[in-house]
Amino acid sequence: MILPIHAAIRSRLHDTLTATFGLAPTELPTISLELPPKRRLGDVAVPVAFELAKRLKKAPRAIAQELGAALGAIDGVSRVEAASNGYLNFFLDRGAFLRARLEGTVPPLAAADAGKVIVEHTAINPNKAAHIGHLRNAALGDTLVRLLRFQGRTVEVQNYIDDTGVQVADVVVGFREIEGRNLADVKRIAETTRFDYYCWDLYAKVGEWYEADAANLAKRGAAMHAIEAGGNDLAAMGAFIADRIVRCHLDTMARLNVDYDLLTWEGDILRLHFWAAAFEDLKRRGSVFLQTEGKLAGCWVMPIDDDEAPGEEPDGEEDPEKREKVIVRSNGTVTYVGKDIANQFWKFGLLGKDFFYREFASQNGRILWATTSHPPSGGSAAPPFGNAAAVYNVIDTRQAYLQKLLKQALGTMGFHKEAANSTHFAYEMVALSHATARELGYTVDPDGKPFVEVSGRKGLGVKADDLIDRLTRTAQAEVRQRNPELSDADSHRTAEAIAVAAVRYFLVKFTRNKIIAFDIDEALAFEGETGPYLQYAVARAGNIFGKLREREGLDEASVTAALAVADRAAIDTGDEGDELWGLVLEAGRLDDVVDQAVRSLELSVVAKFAFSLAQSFSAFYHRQPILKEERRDVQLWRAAAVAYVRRQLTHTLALMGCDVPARM
RNA sequence: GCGCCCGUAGCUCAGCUGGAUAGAGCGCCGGGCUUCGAACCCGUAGGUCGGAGGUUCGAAUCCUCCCGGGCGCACCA
Repeated sequence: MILPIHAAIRSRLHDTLTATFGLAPTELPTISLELPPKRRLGDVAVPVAFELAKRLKKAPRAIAQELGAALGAIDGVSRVEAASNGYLNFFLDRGAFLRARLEGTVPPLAAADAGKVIVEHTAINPNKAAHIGHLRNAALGDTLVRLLRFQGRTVEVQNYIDDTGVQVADVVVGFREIEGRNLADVKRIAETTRFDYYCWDLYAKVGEWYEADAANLAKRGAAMHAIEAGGNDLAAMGAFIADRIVRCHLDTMARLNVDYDLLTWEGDILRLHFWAAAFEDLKRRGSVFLQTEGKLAGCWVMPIDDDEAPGEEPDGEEDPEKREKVIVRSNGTVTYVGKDIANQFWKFGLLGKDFFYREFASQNGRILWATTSHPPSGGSAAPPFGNAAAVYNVIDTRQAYLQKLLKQALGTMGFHKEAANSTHFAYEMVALSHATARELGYTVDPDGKPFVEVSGRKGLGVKADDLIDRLTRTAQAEVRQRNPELSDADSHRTAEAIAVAAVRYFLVKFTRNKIIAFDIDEALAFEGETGPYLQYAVARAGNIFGKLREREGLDEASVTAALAVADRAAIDTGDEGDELWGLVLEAGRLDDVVDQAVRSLELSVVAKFAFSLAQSFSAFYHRQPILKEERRDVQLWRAAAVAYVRRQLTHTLALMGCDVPARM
């Protein structure tokens, strides 16, 4: 890990600039640390001399030279060099760096635990099977959780379940009105079919049914009212459907190593009157008011204050300064925004109310909790939920406007700290490539959009489980071919791990504001920049160590111990030494990469880091043999590099929710 | 109309808060399995970084304008 060295360099630069250059601490430029493009140039580069050139009226090169000379010795740094162009370059003590990391004697930077972080992700409407778009959300959300935990943060993972919305109501309408089913029928269907797939098709049928006759829409309204009111057949059917579909989603996500701490049910927010509590506060603070005139008369609205707010509808003639968002409709029902405001207040512990909790399921031996409206009658006590210091809501960018309102509501209530710590983790949607849409049986207009939008309403999309199944089948064929001695069970287990890595890597390798035009053939690839490529590199590293143990009785511990007296030329000198060291330094950057990813919420940097490290490693072991190497000291340093890379790469894959099979 | 996002090699994309010769995967072409497993490695070709101005010692990166594409802007969620 590199950050402790960064901290030491930064601190020394800070001291030297104030002491020797006489700069006041307040006028110090921000010191950024970079990675020089070539090892020959150095291991850490500092461009601070460029910043100071104007202020000190000296050439960057001269400043860099003076600064370098005044620094003095820094632990872990072997020498400092001012480059001719003005960069100040630091060369690390290569052998000490690798030894300390293999020995585990590098103390991690004190992770200031700034309180609990809540990450909400997945939040799929519980009325149909999960599709590829939902997977992007879950993959990003789960990876964010793992990165935050890596940094030492306490994280609570929540999955919001909208059990009282239109989408569940639509499936209820489908069962009742189109198929003429009662609750017992639906239960039987759930037992005898792939229920989430069944509902997927039914939901699409309901859409067509509404389109065929607009009068049918009245059934939706009726179903929604019934579900909200509770205590009737439709509500019971809706509750059953939501429960069963959520369990299907959990099974799908478990296949991808995604799990949760708490399921937050929207129905509980309603029944426990969370909204009423939030509403009183909002009214008291004047954050919302009852509109008495215009087209919004009779609605409780929230003024949209900032100048960046989206404008009126095209036909609107009103003053653009006076935009208002409806929070409570004129019929007295609360909108989605209202419910979400209440939920957000609760997440920060600002509501003065709490849910009751029940055990919902078990994930790898851990209890998954769910909210409930009534005190449970026994069972183990739930851990404390909510009361977070920071909240990340992982939802796609199309909801940016609403997320902004959420933040604004916190701000106008005077909760400025919470507003600042309220983060919308936005990402672009997943669409389908023309080829894949065609493969799914849809006619594509070649002159239309460059991609085809996924639509649950139309039943257009790649179902998550279908994709995983297909990847697993393809992977198992490859595994069998390469490892005929493996049992079916073993090759299947391996194939599953490969499938997970393929999907998850594919979903995080793109920057978040890039629309993914999902192409099934592209996602099915196991070569090049893919998850399986990374796993393969680690498997090879493991294999090298396996053979080393077999043939020479060397394991990681004995290699590490032997380094103490080994000649360092293999890591310190020559092109081969530079390559070996470059690999080790790259592997050491994981902590820096994680920091960058979390700061920028750009998780693709973790994926890119993993790929580039695997690439460097593959090239390395092709060029510098380990087992065949006869010079003992050279062999030791190479083996040590393999051990460290394997460890770091395994860790990086785990951060993306991927396991590494021993053979593949 | 207003807001946000995208435009870099044939295709799909990286390029970190401006910095050292613009990179990768796929595809194309050509090499490498009597081997630490070829899901790999090595090499060739391929780019007016959408366009025009501006700021700067320095711009793919920052600012302005323009062009092309996407998304959002409901008493839906």
